[in-house]
Amino acid sequence: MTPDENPFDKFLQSKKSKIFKNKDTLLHTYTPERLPHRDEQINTLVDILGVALEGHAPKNIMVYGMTGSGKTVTVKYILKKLEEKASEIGALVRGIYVNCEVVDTSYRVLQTIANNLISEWEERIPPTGLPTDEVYTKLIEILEKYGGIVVVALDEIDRLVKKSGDSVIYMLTRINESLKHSKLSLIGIANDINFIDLLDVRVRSSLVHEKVLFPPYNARQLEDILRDRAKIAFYEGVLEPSVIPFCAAASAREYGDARVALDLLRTAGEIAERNGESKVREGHVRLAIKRLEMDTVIEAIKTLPTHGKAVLYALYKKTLSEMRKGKRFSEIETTTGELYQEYLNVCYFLGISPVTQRRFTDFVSYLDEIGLLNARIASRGRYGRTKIIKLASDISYVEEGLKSDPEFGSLFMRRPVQTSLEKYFSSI
DNA sequence: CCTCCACAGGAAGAATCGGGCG
DNA sequence: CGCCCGATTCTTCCTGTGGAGG
Ligand SMILES: Nc1ncnc2c1ncn2[C@@H]1O[C@H](COP(=O)(O)OP(=O)(O)O)[C@@H](O)[C@H]1O
Repeated sequence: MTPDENPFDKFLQSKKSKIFKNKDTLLHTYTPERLPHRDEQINTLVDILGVALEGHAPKNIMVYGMTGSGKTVTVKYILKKLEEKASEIGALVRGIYVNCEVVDTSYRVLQTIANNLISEWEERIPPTGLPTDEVYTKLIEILEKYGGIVVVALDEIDRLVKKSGDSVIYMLTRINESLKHSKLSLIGIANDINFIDLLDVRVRSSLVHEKVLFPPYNARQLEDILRDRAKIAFYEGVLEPSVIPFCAAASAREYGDARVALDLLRTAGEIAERNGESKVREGHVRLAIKRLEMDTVIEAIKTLPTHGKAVLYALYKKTLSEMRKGKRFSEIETTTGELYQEYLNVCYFLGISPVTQRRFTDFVSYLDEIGLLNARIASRGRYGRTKIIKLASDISYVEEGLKSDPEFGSLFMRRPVQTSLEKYFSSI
């Protein structure tokens, strides 16, 4: 080996992908330079926010759209471009993005906004310890010292309101009345259009001066988004021509969610890579769809309360025993009464006390809502009215999800076989 | 036609949880 | 840290209901 040849080069070379040029550009954290099919929303936002460059406070905006409709990227993009243009022309404008899923209390929202405007570490507001209205007073001071226009985007604002009420929003919509030298404007981002109904009327009228809607993407639009991204994420020619249209169609069929489309493309690439193939094909996308389906089922099961899991386990057990009898999965159904009996058994085995049948039906409805099972009401005349219940997803996904649960995993373990040595010890 | 099965799902209140405050 | 109160969860009791069988 020559002295300038580092043996680790070989290691890195062998790790280097033949498929991905830059995989990170497929993650949700990446903000692309172009946002296809969001020109209309961008223009509207520019029209509303433009006055900030002239030193006026823009109107408050509500942004609506389903998940993956590009709300977050678009708003982040707009804030970045606004700040860029402001510093170019010497205007004092700041854009602050707050993700309310992480920053989910009144205190932390005010704190986050304030700390974004503070450069000195010592002056920063501590993550806890002060009364909320003191943080509010401090924020006013800090804003006055800044003396410009501050645009605050509150992402997942519906979550914040559900968890902590609308008091922060009320405070923030009225903060301009206490400000002389600077102004604050809000951009609220929500998934749920009905979210405004939760708000106090006073908050509603001041928050929703302008509305911007983000409709879900259709298959063609998703294709354009994916094509743009594939150019920087993959090496040229590794994607077979049908891959992108297939990913786009699959995600458009559900909710037109761009995040799902990108996840699908990335996962398909990963699968191809893991199989040591040099091209991504439609078959890889098919596997990726299954993979993501399984992930969502397992994730959904993880967040279920104990009795929710118990109900699901009861349904799993019933389904499995019917399958052992040779019935086809798609034909296996049960009823509320039957499933409740099985649920009682499951609770007995787990040593937990069961809930009443009334409550049980609520769990069934909830599992139906989140798509883990299908339930429909059927009248069977003489034999009463009941819900017909069946598993919604592949039984092996449900099994995986329950197996990985600390409470339910043990139910899958085979009773350990006593070894002859153990027999020997237990006999003496 | 009526009946009555086997529940659905609303209402109200009890029990329990959790998070905010001193 | 404990305590308290409001929110959530769960129970109890209830009325309503589509249709096979009489
Ligand atoms: N028009 C678009 N162009 C490029 N990428 C997009 C576009 N719309 C959405 N995306 C991508 O889709 C993903 C989800 O978008 P996001 O803005 O987080 O959706 P939302 O906030 O509406 O749930 C992000 O990774 C984003 O980069």
